[in-house]
Amino acid sequence: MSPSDSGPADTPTVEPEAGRAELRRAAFLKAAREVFLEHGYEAANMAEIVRRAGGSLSTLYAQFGGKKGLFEAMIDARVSEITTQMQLELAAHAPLREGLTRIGEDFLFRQVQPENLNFFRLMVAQAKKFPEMAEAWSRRAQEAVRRALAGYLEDRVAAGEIRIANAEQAASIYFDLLRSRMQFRTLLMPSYVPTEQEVREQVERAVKVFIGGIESLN
Amino acid sequence: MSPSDSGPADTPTVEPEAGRAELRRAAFLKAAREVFLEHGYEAANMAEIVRRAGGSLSTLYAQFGGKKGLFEAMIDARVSEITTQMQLELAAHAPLREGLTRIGEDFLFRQVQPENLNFFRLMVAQAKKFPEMAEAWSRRAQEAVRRALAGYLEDRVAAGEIRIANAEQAASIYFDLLRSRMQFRTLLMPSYVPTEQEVREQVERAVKVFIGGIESLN
DNA sequence: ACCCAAACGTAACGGTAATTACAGTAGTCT
DNA sequence: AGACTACTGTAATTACCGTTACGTTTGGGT
Repeated sequence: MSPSDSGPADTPTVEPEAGRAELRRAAFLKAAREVFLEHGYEAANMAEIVRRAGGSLSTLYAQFGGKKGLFEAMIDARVSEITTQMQLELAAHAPLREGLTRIGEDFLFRQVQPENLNFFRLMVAQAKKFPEMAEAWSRRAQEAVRRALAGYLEDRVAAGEIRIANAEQAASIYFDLLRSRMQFRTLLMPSYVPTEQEVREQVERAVKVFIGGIESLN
Repeated sequence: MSPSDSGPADTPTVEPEAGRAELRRAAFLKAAREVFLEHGYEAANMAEIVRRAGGSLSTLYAQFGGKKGLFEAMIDARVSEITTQMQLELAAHAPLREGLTRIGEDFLFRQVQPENLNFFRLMVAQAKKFPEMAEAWSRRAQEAVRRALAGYLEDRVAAGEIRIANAEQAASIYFDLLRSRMQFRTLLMPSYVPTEQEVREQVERAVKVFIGGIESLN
């Protein structure tokens, strides 16, 4: 690991050839994400991506094959990091109302980040052209948070705090309550950014309705 | 009004010159809607629109000024017909559970029509480029149904069937419960079309949670 | 029947942007 | 060092598409 001796012969990483190409690739992907998120797929400009990434057009084409390949690689990278990204700060064994509030705020604040909204817009817009991609993305994103919340709810059920027959379904409903209103508005009004207070109020409403109504499903 | 005497001098309509131009215009708008919904704004092709509408490119440019103008006119037309489109078959004085179910199914079946989903996709994708448009559309669509449901809820409150402090807010929450899950999936999985049974089940869940939980807000 | 404006068809213009070709450079491995 | 590979820079190629120009046609009002 010494700076002068970075021989790749005995690197423990799986990749046989790490280093330069990887750096190029990472820079390309980063620039591609920026440009695609800003302008959308069709309006994104390959030259602009190279301008920002700093490599050369030829290398970009050599590595990704073309615009479509670059786009797919960029999405793949994003999908891979989603599981990490979407880790909910779990509320462990906190009481129900407090736990739901914490999880809800954590989730909703993330959700309304401009970067996330732009990503959502891009996926929705390209869902027809890249069906596998949109599906993979939504599935991963959904499942991660749903499982996490379901786990917490099961803990609360075990603690006798609430009666829920189907924790996954209940989790899904809670996220619906959290997300729907703001997602609708933010997707259609890109300039609108909810204030912290709005987010908290939204979470508060969702918690109340959820706790009050979820047992009706049994 | 006799067929042989259709003099425009004494026509009661506001338009001084009705007829040919209007027909052209209507045909253009219809074709434009198809093509824009199929391919999105950027990928839509003016020549393709003319091919489907049957007029000539020159006329199209004379009437709408260009791609942008055509797009805006198409959206405007759609926004105008939304109020009609979104009229909920109101449940009048039906009991709460039955009324919510009827309104919910009516709304949700409409919502998952491919045409509506494609429209939503288009609006989301272009929300940055045409902000006023996306906003006008979502506002109109939202308000129409929200007011209608709020009216019904107020009727039920008056009938003593439920206690709701803020009918508009409650209506909004009900639509969130209805829509969120399916909207998420259908927007990102264009090929997925929910079955009639899935829609009914979704409505049933929403009704249960809503009735059970909405009074918690007071 | 005549006239005018609107509609038509077609082709040309202009610009943009994806993709490829090619000649030169730099890094790495033996 | 030498060779092989990957990277760079730039320019050409190619295709597409929005937009405009222009000469012709047509339909309706007098």
